[in-house]
Amino acid sequence: MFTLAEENYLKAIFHLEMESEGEVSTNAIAESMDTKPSSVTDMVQKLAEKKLLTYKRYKGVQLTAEGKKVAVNVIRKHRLWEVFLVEKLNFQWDEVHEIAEQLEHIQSEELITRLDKFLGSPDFDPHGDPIPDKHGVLKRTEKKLLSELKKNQSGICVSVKESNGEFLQYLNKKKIAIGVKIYVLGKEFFDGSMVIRVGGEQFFISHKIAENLYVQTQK
Amino acid sequence: MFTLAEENYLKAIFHLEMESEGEVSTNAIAESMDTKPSSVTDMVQKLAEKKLLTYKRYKGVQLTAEGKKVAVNVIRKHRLWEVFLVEKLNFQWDEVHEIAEQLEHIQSEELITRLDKFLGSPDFDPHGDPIPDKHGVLKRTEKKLLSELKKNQSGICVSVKESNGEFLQYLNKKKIAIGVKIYVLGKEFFDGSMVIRVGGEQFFISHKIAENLYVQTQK
DNA sequence: TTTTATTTTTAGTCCTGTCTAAATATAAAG
DNA sequence: CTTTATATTTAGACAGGACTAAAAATAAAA
Repeated sequence: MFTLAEENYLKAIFHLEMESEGEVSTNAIAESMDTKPSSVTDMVQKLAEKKLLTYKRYKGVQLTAEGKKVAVNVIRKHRLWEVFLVEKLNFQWDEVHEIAEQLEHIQSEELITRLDKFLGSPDFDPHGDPIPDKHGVLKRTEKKLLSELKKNQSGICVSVKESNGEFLQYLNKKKIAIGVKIYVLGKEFFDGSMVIRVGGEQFFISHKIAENLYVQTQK
Repeated sequence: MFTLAEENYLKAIFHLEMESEGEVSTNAIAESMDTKPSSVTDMVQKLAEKKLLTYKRYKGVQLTAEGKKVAVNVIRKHRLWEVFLVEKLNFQWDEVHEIAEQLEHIQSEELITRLDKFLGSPDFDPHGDPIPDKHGVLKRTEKKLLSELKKNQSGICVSVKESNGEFLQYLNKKKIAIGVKIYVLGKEFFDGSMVIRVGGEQFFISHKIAENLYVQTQK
């Protein structure tokens, strides 16, 4: 269908479009793909020929609906494979990216349909990023502080606000890591402290902790 | 490490070396890979440069130890992925080859180590072909008629001797298919009939049936 | 609004892997 | 032991993707 290089360009451009609205510049693409601007121009012209994006000289590019479809599908595959690697093969969440970069280019609709089912149709990958469904629909998500969640809401840990050794050690001890799902079981009004569940364990955390942890939630 | 094309050539040459002893001819490679002899000559010269095979003009090629190692590793990956596709994703054994052709080129030692473990270190793929271990050691196997097995031996169904509709229907009814493991639980001397186990079921089969079914066994 | 700096594009080259057409070896047949 | 057929190799070309160096636009500064 599409070559490996084409898929990688479309994916990179898609990510850049997410980060900032409007056209994506040649230089931005080159930097994000660790390649030269002249190579980008070449490829971008080919992709424009194929109607996967619109291109105006010196103005940058924008994906067409078709181009987006291809990009999102690659991202879907990438994230599903990451779930497989972590959930089934017990990789750490930070070890899987390179392998998923390869697996995302395997061509077979049926394979992905079955893999998705095998994994229980997950909504998020191990980094907390949402997995598009087979029609390319990306669940809209929002990054908030854990402290902003209400009782009975949940989110996936995606990053920390201020990082310091002791805090990271605390997280480690409590088995809180990127990609881990956190359920808010209860919340006290007067001090903002929470009771949360992480994996099988449930425990108490202070407002100070909850205020230093970013989670991704469905909108 | 090696390119996709290089891996495919080494794999094809390895299979040809298995089929017939001695050097492998340019034309044989071209035919098996559905490419032109001139392309084969080009690639073969590059592989000789890299010491993956020995090449004498007009005489054909032979893999070196290093070349064999690479080829066997690709075959190991191919067969492990086939097991995954059939056992975990519920593909039929005859639907998996194309997908495994792609998956076999994914580069990651660790991935294969873990995949192997996840699958329970299988000895055979769904077609009944043996899976090399991580050191490249291929279990020596032998293809025999089921009727040649003794009590308490087992084999993997790999093909039928004479095919006819009724026989295939019988096999279907009894859930005997390519890749299925058959255990011989008992054997009668006077008529050669057997009691076998296939999956959870155990039942009786006549000598006529046992004589028409090829199984792969460890040597 | 010139001048300068930055971004982007073009032109030409290279490498991989393939092909066709032509040349050369080897094998088979007379 | 020539002639003919077949197998193999070389030479030259091409497509995909990338690069360098130089030219052309655009943006920023004076």
